[in-house]
Amino acid sequence: MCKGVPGGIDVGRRRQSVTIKHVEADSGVSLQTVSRVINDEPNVRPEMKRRVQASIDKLGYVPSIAAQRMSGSKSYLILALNDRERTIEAWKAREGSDWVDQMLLGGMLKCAEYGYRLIFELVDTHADNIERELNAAIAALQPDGVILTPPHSDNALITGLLEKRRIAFARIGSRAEGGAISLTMGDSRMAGVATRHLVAKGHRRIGFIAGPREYAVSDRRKTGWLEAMAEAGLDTDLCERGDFSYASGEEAAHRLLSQASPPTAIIASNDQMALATMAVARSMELTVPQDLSLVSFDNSPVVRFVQPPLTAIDQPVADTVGAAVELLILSNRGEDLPPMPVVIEGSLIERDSVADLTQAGSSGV
Amino acid sequence: MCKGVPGGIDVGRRRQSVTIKHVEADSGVSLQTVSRVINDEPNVRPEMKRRVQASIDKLGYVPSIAAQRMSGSKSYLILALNDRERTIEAWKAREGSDWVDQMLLGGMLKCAEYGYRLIFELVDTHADNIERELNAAIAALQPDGVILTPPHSDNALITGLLEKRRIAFARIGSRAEGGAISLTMGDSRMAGVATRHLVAKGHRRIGFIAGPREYAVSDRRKTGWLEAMAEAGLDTDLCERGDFSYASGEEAAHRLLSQASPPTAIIASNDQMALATMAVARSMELTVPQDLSLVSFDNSPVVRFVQPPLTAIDQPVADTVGAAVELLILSNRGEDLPPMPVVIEGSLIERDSVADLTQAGSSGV
DNA sequence: AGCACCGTTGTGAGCGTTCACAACGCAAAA
DNA sequence: TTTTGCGTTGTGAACGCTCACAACGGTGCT
Repeated sequence: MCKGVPGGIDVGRRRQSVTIKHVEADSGVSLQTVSRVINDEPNVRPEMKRRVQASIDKLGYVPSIAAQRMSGSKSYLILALNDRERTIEAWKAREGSDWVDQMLLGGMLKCAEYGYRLIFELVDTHADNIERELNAAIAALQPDGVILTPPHSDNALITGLLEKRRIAFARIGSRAEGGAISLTMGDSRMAGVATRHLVAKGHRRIGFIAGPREYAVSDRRKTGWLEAMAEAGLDTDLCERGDFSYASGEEAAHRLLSQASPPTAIIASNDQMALATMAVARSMELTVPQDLSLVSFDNSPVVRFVQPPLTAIDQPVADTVGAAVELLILSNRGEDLPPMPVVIEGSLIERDSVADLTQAGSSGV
Repeated sequence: MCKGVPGGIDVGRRRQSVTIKHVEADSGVSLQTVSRVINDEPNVRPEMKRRVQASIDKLGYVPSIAAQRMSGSKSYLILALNDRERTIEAWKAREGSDWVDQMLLGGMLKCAEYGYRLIFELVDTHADNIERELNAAIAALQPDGVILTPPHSDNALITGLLEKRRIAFARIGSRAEGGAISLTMGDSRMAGVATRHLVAKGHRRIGFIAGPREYAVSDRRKTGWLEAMAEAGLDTDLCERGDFSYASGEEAAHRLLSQASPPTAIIASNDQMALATMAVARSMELTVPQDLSLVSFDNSPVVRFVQPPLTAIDQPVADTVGAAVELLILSNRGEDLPPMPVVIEGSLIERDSVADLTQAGSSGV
């Protein structure tokens, strides 16, 4: 009758307290049927289902992921792969960007909706380590899907490995447009939105601080600016390139602002470079926004608390990662996916760093 | 000879690509010996060890956590348990606190050193959900250790459940001082350091904005201020309580600053309330630090970027979580632990929000 | 020489779950 | 009535690994 169901308290070896066998014994149906109920499979009589479910609830049974994974089912794990060097650097610098938070929470919450779990994982930048570390993570965890963030999104070694293992992956902010799951945040369009916003406020000399070439988003943002400027018939000579760091932002801002005919507004490709630009402006006795308007990309928490609060393009990191999770789960189920890339668009958050030149004369405070 | 080692490519069911059996076949030793090498167990001849290791490296073998966990070994997983409501709220507010980052990275990096993995997990605040969710997480993941953050650190339901299951846990910022693994950040002492810093700069009327009673740290910080003030023979009438939110900081600051004999300096129990205090001061035409000095707790990224940058007590969240991880692993190995609570002390980061009253007269810019 | 002992290696079982497949029962079709 | 078929349930094996225990060989003791 009682088919080897553990009797007393678990001693020594720490084992699962209540297993599928307990449920089997309690509900009086076979192991397999219990499994069917757990996995919500078809062809189970409603009454059986009810009975099993009652036992599960009563005993507080939760299936062991380890055992599930062992017998070839899903692992219900999704890996968020990040570049170790870059992540640790950003973390140590504590410059107020919160994309780790956004990724983690945005991904976790969406995972939770589907009964999945997100695991945040760091992988090295160097080619030989990538293969070893990625293999280790995959073998150890056996995830059902992997989310790739820049610069890993465009790493052929990684995507190759994943393809060989037939693990679904989603790339965020990747260069490649077609093929597998791919998401972007509409960078080019949003750069256009920022530019047109400034044009509408009467700005004509609009400078741009681009990001480093390694990131696909850098060029996309620049393109958006270029196109919007051309559309408005304006000069695109005021462009400098930084590397997303504060220091590089200072240099770029300095070059831009010491021109003979300096910009009245600058769009920076991220918050740090915008903050740096603001500091340079201050050191040159220029007031933001009266003497220089500023729009930045990312909209990390810091930009709300500086004086003046910066107008910024919000990057919907959480939504994007959430969407990636959803696509991965869909793809695992074999359902069809929307055309790629999926774009989750940001929005322009207006604050106080842009002056309205069309209302000239009312300059003072 | 080739004992059932999978021959071709894995078809259909996605199985582990290279298993312990491949290593067994390749190295010519028994399965069990390979296992011994993997787990670094004693009583293996160096030559065997070398041979097995060579095969492992050659084949790129990595043990499957799932299988390891199945057969009763460690899971090499540590759970970081956070309050769902509070975490999501902080995340959505985007007020620039980076403790999620700090916890995650600090914990992950320390875990990586020991071959462990950190999993960030959210658990509800409500009693009935706690039990269900915690049980689910434990049954699914079977972690080797759990890190409890406030307010979960003092939740008897959680600690009880964990004890019953014999899972090691570490509490951070808990009220309870003895017993199991417990860590604090020396809040009381650091509040004293902040207070004495202000006293040394010539301040006599020093206000304090406390945190909510639900958090053990609130009272500890207040105690530190109280003691340091008493030590300096100063009045402790300037104390208000907030709840760590910006809004509550505004109210508290308002009450403090509209006194007949207002403070020349205020210590806020977190950054948000300090930021709020700064805004209130500005609205009352008080300049920081000339008219009001400010010291805050936490030292989150934002406080570096406001004008003036705030002097703050840095909370070593990453180090503390790292230490918790280490203690958990030690405890799992059955090694002895240091006396509890372990305290990881913060430090006073001096920036520009404190005026030196001893150099009176040189007030202007 | 005989014995106990320890370091080293191998063997069989079992962990909790799902897979493939077999077996059952009942309704519709021949 | 017999056949075909499908919905439903159960059975045995397998997943990758570690546990307890057995077996082997050598050393040191009596």
